[in-house]
Amino acid sequence: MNMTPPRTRIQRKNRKTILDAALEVFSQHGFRGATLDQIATQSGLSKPNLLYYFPSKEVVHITLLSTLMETWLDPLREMDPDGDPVEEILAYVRRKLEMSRDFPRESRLFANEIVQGAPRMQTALATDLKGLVDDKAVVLRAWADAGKIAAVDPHHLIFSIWALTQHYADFDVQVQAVLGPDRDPYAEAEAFLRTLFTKLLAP
Amino acid sequence: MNMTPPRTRIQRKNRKTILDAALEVFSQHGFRGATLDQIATQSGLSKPNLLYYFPSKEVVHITLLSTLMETWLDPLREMDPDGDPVEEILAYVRRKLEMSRDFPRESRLFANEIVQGAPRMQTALATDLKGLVDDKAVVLRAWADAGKIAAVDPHHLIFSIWALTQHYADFDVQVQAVLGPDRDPYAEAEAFLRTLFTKLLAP
DNA sequence: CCTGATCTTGACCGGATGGTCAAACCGCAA
DNA sequence: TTGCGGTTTGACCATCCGGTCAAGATCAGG
Repeated sequence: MNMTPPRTRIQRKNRKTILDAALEVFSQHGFRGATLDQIATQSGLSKPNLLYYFPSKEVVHITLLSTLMETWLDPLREMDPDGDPVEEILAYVRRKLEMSRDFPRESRLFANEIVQGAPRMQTALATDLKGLVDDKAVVLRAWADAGKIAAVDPHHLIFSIWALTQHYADFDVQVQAVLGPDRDPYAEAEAFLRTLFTKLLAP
Repeated sequence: MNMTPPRTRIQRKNRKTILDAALEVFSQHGFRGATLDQIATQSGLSKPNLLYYFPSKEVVHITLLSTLMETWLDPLREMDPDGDPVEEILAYVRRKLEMSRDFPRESRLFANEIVQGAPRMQTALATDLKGLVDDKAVVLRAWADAGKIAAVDPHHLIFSIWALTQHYADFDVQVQAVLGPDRDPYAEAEAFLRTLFTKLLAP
């Protein structure tokens, strides 16, 4: 059966169901820690049925990663070279933090993969990701050279945005454990990060 | 056999060998992804011999986590309430970054565990970690109230230090992929982070 | 209603994996 | 040499897990 693109209504629905269940399970246990039975149970399908829609566990995982990679990079793509520099960067930070808040599973899926050496993403990192980041680094450097923002290394600026925003999704249990139950991590993080990047970027 | 504390010279040596091999394997593959055979091979011992020194895979893992937790928190403990505030915080950032550079396996071991919900560390996080952080948060708040550093949320300040420094160890492949082979991530990070925190903390 | 294609599943398979055990091995003191 | 802790291991076991398969259920078009 050729699965690209899906033909029938039923195929579209079931593939979507499976990918959602797989996201839940993979993001919680990592590739190796997740089992087909868990994904099958989570999706409400039988294991053989799951393997009717995807040829193997690995293909499910890879499908998830490549599908979500696009979404994941969108906030950075939206950073407009013609906009106001500080505003654009702060907006990027805000969008990225919202993604951590609204899509923590996606964040953890990538975190799991990358912490373990990204065995199934190497090429995507070195091509798509590096390409986009290098592009935006040029923009950031131009802004710095024009005195619109402070002169900071563009790549490390981007790393700092990733690190600070994804931390709240990836290390959620730790954040919760340290802050206790009566606080709102994301609301506080938004204020904190706005302050941090405002101060960092002021020329 | 009672293993606490280890009796003979041979026991101390072998337990150490095993824990080092386990750190290598667990940090690379996570708990579920690591196998006893891998750890046995890595340590140069046979699998049954390994299980002569530790009763189960999980005990090896837990032993690693609790042993390393101490080391991991040391840099924060060293932050001196009586020192110069900005200097103390910058020194903490530097120590933490050095730990990422010199002990990336330890960093990834924790990252793996926490991303997956810290199933074997919950209590340690809520007691040891929260306790220490809350202590230091009091110190930071006092510094802020005294006008020695800018008024930022102490907990999120600590989170930001963790996020920014551990990022270079935990997401090493990504950093390498984006920066390319001809740069020195840690040297650059040290300069970038000094700038960042200097600006953030200036009263 | 009939028929062929699509979808679903219980039963099963082979290999991996955590863990056990009895036997062997080793260094050393009497 | 013998005896005795402490140490090491080959062989083995039960379970888990990714994946297969053949047969049955369901659905859409005529």
